Order: sequence, then C-alpha cells, then structure tokens
Amino acid sequence: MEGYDKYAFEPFAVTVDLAVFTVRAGGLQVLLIERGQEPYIGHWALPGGFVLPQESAGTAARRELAEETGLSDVSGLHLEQLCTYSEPDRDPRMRVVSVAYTALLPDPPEPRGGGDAASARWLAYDGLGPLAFDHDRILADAHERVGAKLEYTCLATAFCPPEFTLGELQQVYETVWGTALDRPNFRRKVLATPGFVEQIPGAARLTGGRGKPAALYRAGDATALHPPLLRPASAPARPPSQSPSPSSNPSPEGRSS
Amino acid sequence: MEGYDKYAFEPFAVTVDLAVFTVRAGGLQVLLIERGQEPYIGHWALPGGFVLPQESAGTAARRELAEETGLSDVSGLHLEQLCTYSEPDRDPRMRVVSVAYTALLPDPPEPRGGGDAASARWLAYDGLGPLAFDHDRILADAHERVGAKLEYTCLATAFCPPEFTLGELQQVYETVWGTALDRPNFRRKVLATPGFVEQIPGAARLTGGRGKPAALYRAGDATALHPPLLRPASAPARPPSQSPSPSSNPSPEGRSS
DNA sequence: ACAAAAGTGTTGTGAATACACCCATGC
DNA sequence: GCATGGGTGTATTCACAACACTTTTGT
Repeated sequence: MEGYDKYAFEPFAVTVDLAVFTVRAGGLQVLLIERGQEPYIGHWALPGGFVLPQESAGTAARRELAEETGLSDVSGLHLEQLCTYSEPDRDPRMRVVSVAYTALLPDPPEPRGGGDAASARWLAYDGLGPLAFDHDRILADAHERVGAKLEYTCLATAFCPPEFTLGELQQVYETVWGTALDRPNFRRKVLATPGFVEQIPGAARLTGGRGKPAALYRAGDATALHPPLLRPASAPARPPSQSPSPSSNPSPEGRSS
Repeated sequence: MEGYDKYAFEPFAVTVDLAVFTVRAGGLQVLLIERGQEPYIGHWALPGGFVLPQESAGTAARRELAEETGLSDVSGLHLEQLCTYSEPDRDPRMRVVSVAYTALLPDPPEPRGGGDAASARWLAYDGLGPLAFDHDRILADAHERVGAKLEYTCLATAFCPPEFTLGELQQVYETVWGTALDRPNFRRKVLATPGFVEQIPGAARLTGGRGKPAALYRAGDATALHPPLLRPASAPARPPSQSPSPSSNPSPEGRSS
C-alpha cells in the first residue's frame, strides 16, 4: 500500500459469481448458465461477471442477479457474500479474483438468457455434472452455508413467497437439509420464536388439493433464531465438498470463475 | 468473462488485511501498525499488503502474518477468511479490493516492525481510537465472527499455548465475549465434548501463584462443538459495527485498506 | 368411508443453569 | 487461618424428540 503505481503489477480482474438457489417442484434448484465459448465451452457455470470500476462487489452481484433472472425488482431479495476465491490458476485466461455471493429466490420466473449468457436455466442441485472452473466448489460451499444459516437465522422465509404456510416453510428446511422433520415439533419451534412468522388473520389456503386448509403467514421482523433450530445430527443434507476443519485453514481459495 | 482484454478496465489492486487477535494480560489485543505516510498518516491500521501475481489471497495473508509478527513458523496458526471489502472509494489513491482475514495467536512475541510497517504493536481491543480506512468496520466484523465461532467450534484452543489449563481456556471465552462464565458448568461442557481437549496425564501447573495446581490439557482432534457452547443471551460481548440483518444484505462492503 | 394434510396434546429424556461444597496451594 | 483458584455434586428448569390423537377438506 506504500508505493502505488497503478500499473506496477499484472492487473487483477475482479468478478462476482452467484449461487442462486430456489425451492421448486419439491427440490432444490440452482440457476446456471451454459458457457458459449472456451474455456469450458458447453459446461454449466454459475452466473456472474465483472465488477465495474464504479461499483462495489455487492452492487455488481445485485446487478448481475437482475440481468440473469430477468426480475425487475431484486432489491428485497436476500443476497449474501459467501467467500472470495483467488487461486492464481483458477481461470486460464488471466488472473481473476472472484467474490462469490449466495442468493435465495422464492418462486422465480424462467430465466431469459439476458446479458451475455448463452442460455440460463434452473437445474436440480442433486445430480449436477461437473461445472466450469471451480464452480463445483463454490456451489458446495454455498449450499453448506445456506444449510447452516437455516439453523440460526430466519433465512428460510427468503425462499418463500410473501404469504406462505408452515408446511411450505418446513419443506424449505427439508429440501435444503435433505432430512424429514417432525411436523408438530417444527410448528411449535417456529411459532415459539417471536418475530419469525406472523399469522395473517382469517387467511387460509389449500395446499395439496386435499386436506385441511392451512393458515397463512408472513415473514416477521426477527433475524436471528434463539434458540437455534438445529438439523438432526444424523443427517447431513449433503456433505460439503471438503469437510470443514476450523483448526486448519477453512478459507476456500478455489480456482475459477 | 467473455472478451478478455487484460487492460480493458482500470486495474484493480487486490490486497489482504489481517485482524490478528491474541489474549494477553487479561484482555483482548489486536496487532496494529502505525501508518507512516498519507493517507491516514499517524493513524493505526490493520497489517496487510498486496496479493502478489503468483499467490492466492490466503497465501498472501500467511506471508504478511509472518512478516508482521516476526514469527518463523505460522503454518500451524488459525487463519480464516472473513470477508471482502470492495467499496469503490475505500482507498482514496486507487481502486483497492481487500480480502480480510482473521488470525488467532497464542502468546505472541512483541512484533518487530518488519516489512514496511512504520511500527507494529499489540493494542488493547477496547478503547481503540478510529483506525485508518474502513478498518474499524473490518475489525468489528472480525471480532463478531470470532465470538460467534467460539460458540460452535473448538476455535478457542487456537488462542492457547500447546499446554493449557481449563481456567485459561475459560478466560479466552470470557475475554472475547466480555462475559463471566460459570466455572463448573464450563468445565463439564468442555470435558463432555469428545475431542475438544485431552488431558496430559500427571501434568499440573500453578496459575495465579496461589491456589490448587491445575491439570494441563492439549487441544484435541475435534473441530466442531456438538452441542454448541452458547454465550449468555443477555451479554453480547460487544455489538458489531452494525447489527446483522440476514433478510437484507449483511455483506460488508466497507471502504478502505 | 377413506385419504391427506393441518393442527393439538402428552410424556420422557437430556442439557443448561445456579448454586453449594470440597481440595490444594501460597502467604 | 485465610485467600485464591481448581475441581465435584446436585437440584430445578427448560427444550426437544417421539408419538398419539383430533380436525377439516377432497374424492
């Protein structure tokens, strides 16, 4: 930081990569684009792009999210910085440092292939083939982070539309964690946390065509879960790409964008 | 990521900033350097520096840590990526994107002003004046992160020398959280977690000059704490710079290095 | 009538708290 | 003896898991 000849070093490109999740059709889905040129032509990759000279990485991420999803208003969506990936060889073309973000969407539209993406699609998280660059790693880290955050924050409501039933909220947990939860206990836990959800008086909706109509809820003010809603010890939704080891260095330094 | 003229954009500098904590003299201390030139001349700042063309941010952080602390072997130390700060105006000289890391040191030596730092010192975390750039924010984020990680990981042993007493381990928690803990309960909790610590048979040490000699322990294999060791609800060690709000964007996009 | 989904109640187990108490050492 | 810090025991409270049961709808 002392001498500061702007061109003293080989330039670094700074990009953002987005791991965008949604819960749809009973499964966890991820927004991916198909690469139209080398390297990794034909492979699926996370959406993303350059951070422009006058914007922060967070602003860039929100801009890219709007472009890729075609949503007009992404201001209310949950967007969270995940990690920065900076291995020197992660992109064969040049030195690219990428700040990864995770976003959660309720009920998203089919993406138009806006921006420069060849084609963008929602794909099931399970059974994805290898992605371009180090995006497998980023996506696994993102999934692990989201799963962990469900435990001690009210994040799950970000996956839900403005009005939702407790059954739908429970499905978010079950889908992300890959575990079945006990309905009565889940219900009590959620309702016992002040500000997690608030009931919409009088409203009800049929969910599966059959069964008793369920009461509708809105997301509340609360942000943290005290006490946490821990996932069952015996069922890791899906083990992370590499088991975290906080005593050594858990910082991902992946290798691509 | 499509066209890739390396010089198409104003170049970004990529740096690392280090929030290095230690517990000493009954208090939480931070490694800081005094700036020798503008901007922020005379202010204290976090140590850090440029990421070199052939190294990852993590490698750069470890290199800087060794330079600033004068420690010959930093390979075993806990180093963890915190967040990336990328506001366009965070450094008035040029566009600097900084990846922040947190490190925990047991029993550190006085820093020699190695590297290019004017002078490096350990300062008490409490009562720090304003730091250079956005380092106040980074440091507050780091403190909050460390406090949270103590709850559900075995991280606390990283603050301790190879052999330590349970009283010393408890002091780590109390110092970082700023709360008093019940000794018998703390003890049971730690010993009930397999792999958190392992006793060194026969060894004992006097701690305060007086009192019963305490048994000595080593850090164990375990990495996570199940169940977590939650800090008392009523005592946030020190509130973060801005209260986290997971439903909006909690990603720090500070403004300096 | 039956299936399906929402919602309520109950009970046992384990964890966390808040103490009281004993042990070993220096002064 | 007394202060100081290490270590043990125990009772109360609370959260949680498991599971039985009732309610309301569609077919």
